[in-house]
Amino acid sequence: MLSVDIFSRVPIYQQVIDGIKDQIRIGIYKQGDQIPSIRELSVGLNVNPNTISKAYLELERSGILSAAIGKGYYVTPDAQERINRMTASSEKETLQVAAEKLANAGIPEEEVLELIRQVYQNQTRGNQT
Amino acid sequence: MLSVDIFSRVPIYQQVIDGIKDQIRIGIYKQGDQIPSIRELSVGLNVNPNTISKAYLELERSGILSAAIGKGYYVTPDAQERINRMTASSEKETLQVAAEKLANAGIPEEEVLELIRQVYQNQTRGNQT
Amino acid sequence: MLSVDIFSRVPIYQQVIDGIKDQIRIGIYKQGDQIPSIRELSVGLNVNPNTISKAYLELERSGILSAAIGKGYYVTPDAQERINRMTASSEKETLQVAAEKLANAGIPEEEVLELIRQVYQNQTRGNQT
Amino acid sequence: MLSVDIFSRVPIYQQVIDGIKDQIRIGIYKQGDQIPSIRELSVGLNVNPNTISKAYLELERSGILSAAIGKGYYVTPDAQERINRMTASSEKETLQVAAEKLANAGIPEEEVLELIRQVYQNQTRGNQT
DNA sequence: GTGGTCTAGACCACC
DNA sequence: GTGGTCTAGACCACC
Repeated sequence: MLSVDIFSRVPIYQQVIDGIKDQIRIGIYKQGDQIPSIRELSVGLNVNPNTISKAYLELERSGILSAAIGKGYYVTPDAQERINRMTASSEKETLQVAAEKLANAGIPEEEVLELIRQVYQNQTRGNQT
Repeated sequence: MLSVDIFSRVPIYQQVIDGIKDQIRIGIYKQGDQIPSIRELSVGLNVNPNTISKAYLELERSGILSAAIGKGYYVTPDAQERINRMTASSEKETLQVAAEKLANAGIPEEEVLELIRQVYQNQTRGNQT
Repeated sequence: MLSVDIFSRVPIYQQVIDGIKDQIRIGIYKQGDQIPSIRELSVGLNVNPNTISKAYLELERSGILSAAIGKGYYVTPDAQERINRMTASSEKETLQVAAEKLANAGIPEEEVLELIRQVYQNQTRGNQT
Repeated sequence: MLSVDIFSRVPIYQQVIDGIKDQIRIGIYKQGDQIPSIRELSVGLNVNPNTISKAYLELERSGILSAAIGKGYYVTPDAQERINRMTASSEKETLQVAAEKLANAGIPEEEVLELIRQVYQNQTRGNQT
């Protein structure tokens, strides 16, 4: 389910971070669930264990995973909420900066609003499927 | 006016590219104008000349600057138009991706539309100044 | 009463050691008392029996428990005294090191002394309850 | 000046973190200073570059260092203040916990206070030298 | 030169 | 089995 593109410019450990977050967001892993061990995912994705470890450590620092040494990594109780909160704040920032640049480039407000509406329409369809 | 942050994750040569583009967009440099020499900017920004050169070459490849060998770099006639076109297409992409993630994180459409409207309102005020 | 946190950085066997010591200190187990069997505690805490065994062996080595083979573990006559002696010497060391670092960080002596006084005040209240 | 004990139970990267913090606290490195490069310190301490890198990344996350990619690591403007603040809060916690355990073990308040006073006396002498 | 990423693999404590 | 630390060394973009 989780996959990795070794030719991408986004680092593998970041792809793993994003992938795990996505799987928690979608509900594949729920709070309290144990996720695949470092070694398991390492062989599954054909990626060095150190790289997986780096991703898991970062997710632990973000409060999304907890490590039980000798037992494995577990999804924290508030993982889903944290992910949504973190995503919202960082993507709002990105969206605003992009909108400013579009405004500066002379793109009319209505065109940008329409772009947003289309995204949300497609999103709704996607969720209905 | 142009400045550089050595601690930023965006490479210095990219910061220079963005800075020059901004100055052309704002009208500080107009078509046909000569921009600061590599040496000048290198000293002014305390940046390695090779780094400035890399930025200027990239801007030349984009058709925003043209090099007069031995005389310096000049703003092309269609620089402003090119900049706006390039910005529009890349920032639309960025904006859409951000909007999708916000939709996934449960942010309602109206909240995102409102964000856009605020950006455009501030933008208008800013331009009036 | 005794509990264990699998996400703590302090190893589970150490948490068990500390927990048993605390229960003896408080008087829940007195000299000569039999403590829960390895199997019992293992089930109660949802911890691997080997881990409990490791803790009990360590407590036996410290002279706090004695094993009656086939019959279980018992609190030694001088358990309480040993615990207090061991705690005193190791915590004095910890306290001194912490005080040195606080001095280095510029925390005034009086502030640290006050901290100690507060701890002892709360302690007294706690014991009266 | 900075040194590392490979037989210590405290991880090498943690020793490096503590060592750099100490050097900043003492004033060997001041705000804005560049610290030794990863490779430099790696050969100097005979430690793998990855281990040094781990320490520097952690110090960056704590706001004590900033990385300028391609240039090196620099001490942040508020490094000293952060170090003192972080030390104070964590060591106060340690000190309180130790004091509680000493109180529980029956060590009289006056004995603990005296311990603190001695630490501060030695500290003063040390600073006078 | 600098830091960032990644591999391959060892060894450890812990469960 | 699990995660944590560390080595040795490669390759990359960037300065």
